[in-house]
Amino acid sequence: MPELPEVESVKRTLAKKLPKGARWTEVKLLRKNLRVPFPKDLEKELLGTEVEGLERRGKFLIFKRSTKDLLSHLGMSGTWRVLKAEEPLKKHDHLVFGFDHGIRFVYNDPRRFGLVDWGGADSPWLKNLGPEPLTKKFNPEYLYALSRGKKLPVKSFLMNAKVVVGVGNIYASEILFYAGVKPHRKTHSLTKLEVSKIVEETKRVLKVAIQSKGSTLKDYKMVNGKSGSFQNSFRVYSKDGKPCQSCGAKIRSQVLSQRSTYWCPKCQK
DNA sequence: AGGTAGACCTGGACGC
DNA sequence: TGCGTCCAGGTCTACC
Repeated sequence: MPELPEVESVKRTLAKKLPKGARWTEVKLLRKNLRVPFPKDLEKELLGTEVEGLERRGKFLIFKRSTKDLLSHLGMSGTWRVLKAEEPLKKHDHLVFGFDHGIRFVYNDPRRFGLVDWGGADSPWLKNLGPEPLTKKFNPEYLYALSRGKKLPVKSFLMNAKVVVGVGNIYASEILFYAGVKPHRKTHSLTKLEVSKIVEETKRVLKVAIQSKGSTLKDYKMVNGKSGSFQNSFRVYSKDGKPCQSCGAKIRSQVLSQRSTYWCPKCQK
């Protein structure tokens, strides 16, 4: 599911279910690993301790704790859902958390590209991440300076978490459409004005997507099967062959850096 | 050193 | 119906 807006929506939904001071009373592993092994001490560390809150960093969901934080990354197909009482587990349910007020969360992930591991400031998962796109650290001066000398396509640049976190394959195409920049453009060829536009549209598109509770594709759903609706606002993603809503030209698609990529040949230069 | 294929997985959609 | 192929919202690694 998950780019930044989806993870943010999951975080907000789960946070509503977790009252302040909720403690782990159940930690059940249904297998030993996802993309990486579950921490060996997961159950021992969590049981009886308090969740101080839920946060998000890039595409990581963070269970805040007074000692080490717990990270959850959803990979391509990970979902959290709130278990109803007596609801049986499903195929690809890999991890269950139960809390002392009776709520249970289950992590399901068919492809197992997700991960659950300890976090903290020095975590290898977090330490090389670039700025959050919705903060002032992500600004035209920052992005323009980073873009100099880089020959890779701007879409790949924008999807690199060292550059900026949270922008994945869908939102990269959408952002570049609104910015009027072709995804293939070599990053160093961008003008200051174009970089500025990309920064502005990154913030705007992600904000609108969060307001729509993210995008839902195929069967992948948000917490408890709820759907986001931003997919109804896609201008180019998955629209190849359809007329551009701005100019009527046929939306094109091509695999770029091994990811499907969509753009309007007239609106984007 | 920057940039690009390949790897990790399962399942659904599609063509024959 | 079945089988093969391709595709999928991510990101780490190994190689040139």
